[in-house]
Amino acid sequence: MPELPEVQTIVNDLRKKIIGRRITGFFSDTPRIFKYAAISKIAKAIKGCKISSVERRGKNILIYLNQKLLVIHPKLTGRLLVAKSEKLNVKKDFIRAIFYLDKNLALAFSDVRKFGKIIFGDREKIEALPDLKNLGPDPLDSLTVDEFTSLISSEKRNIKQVLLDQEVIAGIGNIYSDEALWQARIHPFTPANCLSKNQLTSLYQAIREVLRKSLKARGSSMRDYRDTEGNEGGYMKIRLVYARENLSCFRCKTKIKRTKMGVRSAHFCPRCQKLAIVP
DNA sequence: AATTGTACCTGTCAGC
DNA sequence: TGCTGACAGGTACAAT
Repeated sequence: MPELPEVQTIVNDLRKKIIGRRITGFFSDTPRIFKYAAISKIAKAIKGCKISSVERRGKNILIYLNQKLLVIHPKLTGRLLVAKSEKLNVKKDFIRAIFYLDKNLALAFSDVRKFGKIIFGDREKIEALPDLKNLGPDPLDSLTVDEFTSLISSEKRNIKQVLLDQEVIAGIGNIYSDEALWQARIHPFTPANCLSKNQLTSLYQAIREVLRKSLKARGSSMRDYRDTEGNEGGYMKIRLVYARENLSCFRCKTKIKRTKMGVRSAHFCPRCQKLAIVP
């Protein structure tokens, strides 16, 4: 579920709650979510580590433990909860891993569908892994409109697929690609290399506006997303087009359409997001 | 090499 | 009420 705004919300909260805490113990009964290293190894190496900082790369949460690094990717249904240890209910809350902290706190990874991914190891080794190294630039960071244009305009795939490709730009997912394309009045199936300079500029601005707006609302809770307290985000209440099939477009009142794009669905207004005719 | 399809897993909800 | 099928924030990898 989480895309950039949801992951950034988690990261912001974690910074307030767990920086400076020491890891005192570790539990997991779901080996499949750990990539590159086994549970037993992690349990041994992570004990005693102190949390020095928390960062985001794309949709990954990076928890720095001095020379070690813990990376968590929530995929569709992953949640990070910070709570008193005794408040955790492993079965009921689908908790797959617990990092016990000092002061009787715990950082728990909950994940109904077990798609989530956790990586732990030496900082430099983890940072060099393709999981992080292959990610494109962050759309809210220092990405300029010119950089954005050169990344996008060389792609012949359709623009929605390109926006979803984390190696082009990291952090946009199915909700915010639809939201930004609606705002920029671009049809999701437009080949990226057919977009005009003006369209690319609008899209760049739309992406940044939509992501900032959602961040302000603490993200989207379409279904499973929760923040570290277990609270929902508010963006679904102010969304523009995502999950509005058959409702009327906020600009022109035309019925919003939903179309399959592979396994994902794309929502758009067939009137104000006309598919440009390819010459 | 690039693109498309499928697998991973579980809960919820609409329709019959 | 119960069953079946569609669908869900995302990759990761196999097949073409």
